[in-house]
Amino acid sequence: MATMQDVARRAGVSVSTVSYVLTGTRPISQATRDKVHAAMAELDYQPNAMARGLASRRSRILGLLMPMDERGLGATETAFVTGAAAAASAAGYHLVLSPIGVADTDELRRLASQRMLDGALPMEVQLDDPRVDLLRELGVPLVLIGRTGDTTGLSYVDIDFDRTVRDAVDHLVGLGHRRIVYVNHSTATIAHGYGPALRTRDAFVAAMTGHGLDPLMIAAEDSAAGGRAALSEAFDRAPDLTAVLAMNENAIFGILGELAGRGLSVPGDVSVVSMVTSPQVAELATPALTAMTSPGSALGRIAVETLLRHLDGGSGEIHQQLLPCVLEVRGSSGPPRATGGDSTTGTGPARPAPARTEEAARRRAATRRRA
Amino acid sequence: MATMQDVARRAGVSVSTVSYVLTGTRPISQATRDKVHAAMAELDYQPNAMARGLASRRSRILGLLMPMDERGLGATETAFVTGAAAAASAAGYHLVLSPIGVADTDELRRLASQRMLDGALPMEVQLDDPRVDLLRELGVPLVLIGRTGDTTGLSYVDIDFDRTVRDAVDHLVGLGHRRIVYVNHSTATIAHGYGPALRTRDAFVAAMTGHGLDPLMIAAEDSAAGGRAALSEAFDRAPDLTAVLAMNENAIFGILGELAGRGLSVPGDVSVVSMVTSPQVAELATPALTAMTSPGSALGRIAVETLLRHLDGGSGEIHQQLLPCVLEVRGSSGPPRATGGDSTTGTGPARPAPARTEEAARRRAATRRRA
DNA sequence: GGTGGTTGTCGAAGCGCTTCGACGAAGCGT
DNA sequence: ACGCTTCGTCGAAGCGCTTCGACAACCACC
Repeated sequence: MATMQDVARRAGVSVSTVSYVLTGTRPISQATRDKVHAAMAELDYQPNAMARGLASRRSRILGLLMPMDERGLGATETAFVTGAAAAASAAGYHLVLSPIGVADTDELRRLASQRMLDGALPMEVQLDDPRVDLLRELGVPLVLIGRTGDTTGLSYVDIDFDRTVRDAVDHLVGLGHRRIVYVNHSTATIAHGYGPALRTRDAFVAAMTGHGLDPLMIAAEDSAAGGRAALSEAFDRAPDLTAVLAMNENAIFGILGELAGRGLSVPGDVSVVSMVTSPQVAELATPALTAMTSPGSALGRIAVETLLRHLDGGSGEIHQQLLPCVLEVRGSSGPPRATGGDSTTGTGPARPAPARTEEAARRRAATRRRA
Repeated sequence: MATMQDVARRAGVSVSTVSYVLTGTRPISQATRDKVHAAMAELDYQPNAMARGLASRRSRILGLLMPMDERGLGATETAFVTGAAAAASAAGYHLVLSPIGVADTDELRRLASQRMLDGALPMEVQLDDPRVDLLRELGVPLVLIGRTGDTTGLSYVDIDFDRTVRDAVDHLVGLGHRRIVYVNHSTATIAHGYGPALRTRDAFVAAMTGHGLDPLMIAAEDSAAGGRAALSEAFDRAPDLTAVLAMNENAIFGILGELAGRGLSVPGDVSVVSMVTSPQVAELATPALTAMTSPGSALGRIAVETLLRHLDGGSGEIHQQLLPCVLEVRGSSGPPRATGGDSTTGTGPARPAPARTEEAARRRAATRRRA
């Protein structure tokens, strides 16, 4: 393993000159620079990260704080991670993913106190997030992925849920739908203060009332069964519904299964639009789901770039940015069956015979891949 | 930020003594140790990772090389990661996840050459994996998660596919099934040398012929549509099949959907067993899937412990370990309808009317959660 | 009461890099 | 021709830790 000494000797310059070539902190003549680069290439020199980190007091490591629950990671998160990693790599930084739970402040404290992290990117930020408090206390620069309740003085990037919900509702209303039900996450999740669930709920109410429509929201457990139950509840409360807007990706296939079980076609009888969904998942359904595609990769890139700006320019400006999911119309949305106003579409044409229904109960799905 | 100097001064000892207390490399009297610990606590001292790394030439960082495709991470991988992280943390190491693609050797070279990694754990190892070659070349200790084609001199942990397949087949044969079809990954994946697909294929042939049965394997694209197509092909080639063993988790819900679409009940008409599947995913189906549960967390823990042993004890013994998935019987498997030998169960009782079939085509699902 | 081995502690020399101050050599205006 | 400012480079002082050799002090043992 060649050291900077070796490079300096070989290039016939001092170590400090090599260092300046590497970091660009002082002007170096082209001739010298070439000599140094040649020497580095010949020796296959790679700077020692630890030495550099010790001397410069910067590790060049960015921590992506990623709580890993038992569910795994979806395509959105994955896109986010790869986007962030690419941006970090391009800037000569390393992006390390830390599978640290939201409440696991001990491990985070270790990481941060040992000066191992130049900055942090907490993912899946909660409205009240202990990690954020800890990082601020320790003086670690951070950019949130998501938003805490109070974001004063904090930079963040997040999905623009208001805009996303509005666009989705506009799409459905534009098609002629009047009776739209919003399937959110579970009441427990909402009560727990999960930002996206709360924000989309409010945005849905705003969007619907803006159109002079009644906002009907149903909470659903994060499972296929939850989706089925939610759809049943929806039909109980609004027999004339013609469209479902679903935030809950785990429930979406339960919803589709239940619709099929009731003998209702999509989008013939009921249109379905899925929120914050990747193309990959949307294509799994038949027909493919009209969905609001999350800007995962861009979000990751922007988050890293923002964080790097904080590291360089002192504290710098705080930067708060929202990106909307973009509507991608696929096969699951279309004009409502009864184009009129408040006509009653009913619970479905010629309800299938009991036997069929029972079978239909098996036609479900929703998973999160592999196992 | 307190340094070791501060601690030494406060405890009235030298820095080296403090260091010995910390690392345990030399005996220190109980009295001195107590003084030092007290001083550390008072100052809220945390050793500087960079300085320690530079001086000791060990970063105490383990790299989990995790290729991130667009699909995200399943529950099995997640369990693996958390198991590994817990084991690393317990040993005072950090586990960093690197979203490095299998072919992205440049980034890996950077990470490794900069002496940032004490050891590496490549995940989703391919039969011929450039990362493994590179790491060996660079002299970075490693433990594979999975297996390359030639594993001489390499430590690894992996799923015991032979045993897993055999147990699954035994379960079905024990129930009375004779005509069992194995739904594997796609032919492209198999041709690409994806270890699990190859190993399970061979294991399936062995297990079936061991029972004097005909091993019928169908390849399926990793999607719901692939699962449906595979099932159709299966019925074409073996109209009398009574059980499906599926390795392809992305296709499983397509398989279930297609079965339902044909009016076949599970497990009444056809039993379904899913391989390498987490309980969470298995429970999403109705009935819940009988599955071979992957030992994700244990695998992660063992991998880290093995790697740490390599770091401590010089090169140490190589360690190759296989863990089987354990059978968890749920609702999707049962005795075959026609218990006799080679009776023809047919393509399903009273094939549903065309209209229904068309509707049924919409009753699918399979996703990988979120988006 | 020497000899020899532990045991516990210290001082100092780095680990490989960054960065500060210094300094000769140009380049400039006047 | 004079000082004055860049420009380009060097030497040296650390960054905060580990680790080696040294060395007292103590124990034992014949």
